[in-house]
Amino acid sequence: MPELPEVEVVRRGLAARAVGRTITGLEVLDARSLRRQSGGEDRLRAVLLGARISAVVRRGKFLWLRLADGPTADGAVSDGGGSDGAETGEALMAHLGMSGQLRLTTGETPDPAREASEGPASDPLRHRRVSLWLDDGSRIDLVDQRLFGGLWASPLVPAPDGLPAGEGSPDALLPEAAAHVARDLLDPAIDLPEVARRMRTRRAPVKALLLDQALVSGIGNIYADEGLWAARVRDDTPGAALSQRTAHALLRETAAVMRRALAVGGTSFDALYVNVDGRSGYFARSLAAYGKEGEPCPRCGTPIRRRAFAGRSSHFCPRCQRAPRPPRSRPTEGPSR
DNA sequence: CGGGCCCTGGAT
DNA sequence: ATCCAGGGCCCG
Repeated sequence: MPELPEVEVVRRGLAARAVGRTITGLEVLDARSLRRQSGGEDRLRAVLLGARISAVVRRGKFLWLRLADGPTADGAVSDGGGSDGAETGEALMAHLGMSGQLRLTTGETPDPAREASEGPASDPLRHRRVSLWLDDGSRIDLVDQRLFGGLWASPLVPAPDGLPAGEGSPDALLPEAAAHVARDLLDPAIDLPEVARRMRTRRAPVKALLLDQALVSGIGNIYADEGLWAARVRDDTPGAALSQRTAHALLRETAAVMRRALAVGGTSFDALYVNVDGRSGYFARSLAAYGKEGEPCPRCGTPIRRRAFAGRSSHFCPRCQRAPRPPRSRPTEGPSR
């Protein structure tokens, strides 16, 4: 669920309060959340225990904790030649899937009084799957109703282009597990004209291209619909039918929507997306198309339409989002006119 | 590149 | 009982 703005809200929360802390414990309540961890819980424990969180980094919807050797009781240095605090070379990957949350808690467990009065369904941690215990007694909890998210360790590798790998660290290092993920729309190192050109080499519908994390990352169903609405592009327009100017504008508009969403804490439809303190974002009230079937388009008043698209739903204004025009000729030459 | 699948739970 | 949900990956 959470798309780039929501994951960035979580990243900022963790960066502010977990960096510098040492991981002292790992609690696995549901092993399915470690599905992507080879070697399972034991391997993850070996990577995490005693490690200090040195940075929280994000690329698209993928989040990772950089890990350094923590303080050792006997003062020994575990890494050959490195000083105390050297990077371990492994990152802790986190993906929230559709329903994942990372919460920072002070160690309190469910409130019995609330449970008695409102029932267990009111417990925000009832889908807690994994907890990392930190040296100040607090916890990072992975809460994930649908179990599409998860945690796993992945070795850091150099970013091929030598540029900062993601938001939250200046280093050109990213986890192997995120190496296939393209830069996202809020990444200062992204080359938008180049992404636009690549979109125009593809025949797939433009919405599928926006959702292709290997082309441009961080966009999910909500921001794809909102970006297409803002740029007045119909979801089924083939990439190759876009002018360079329109493709570029679409990317810029989608980035602008995400920036506005980030500024108000992201989009929450329900309790399934919240920040590390359990608070909702406010962007849902600013959506123009997503989830607005039958409601008037904020631009022209025409009812927003919804239809199935690649197994999901797509929302658009049938009037001001132009239907794709049949390709006039080879879309090979540069920008029209 | 579309389709099925991984899951749970709320709404209808 | 059935449908639906904001993601990603593997399959053919």
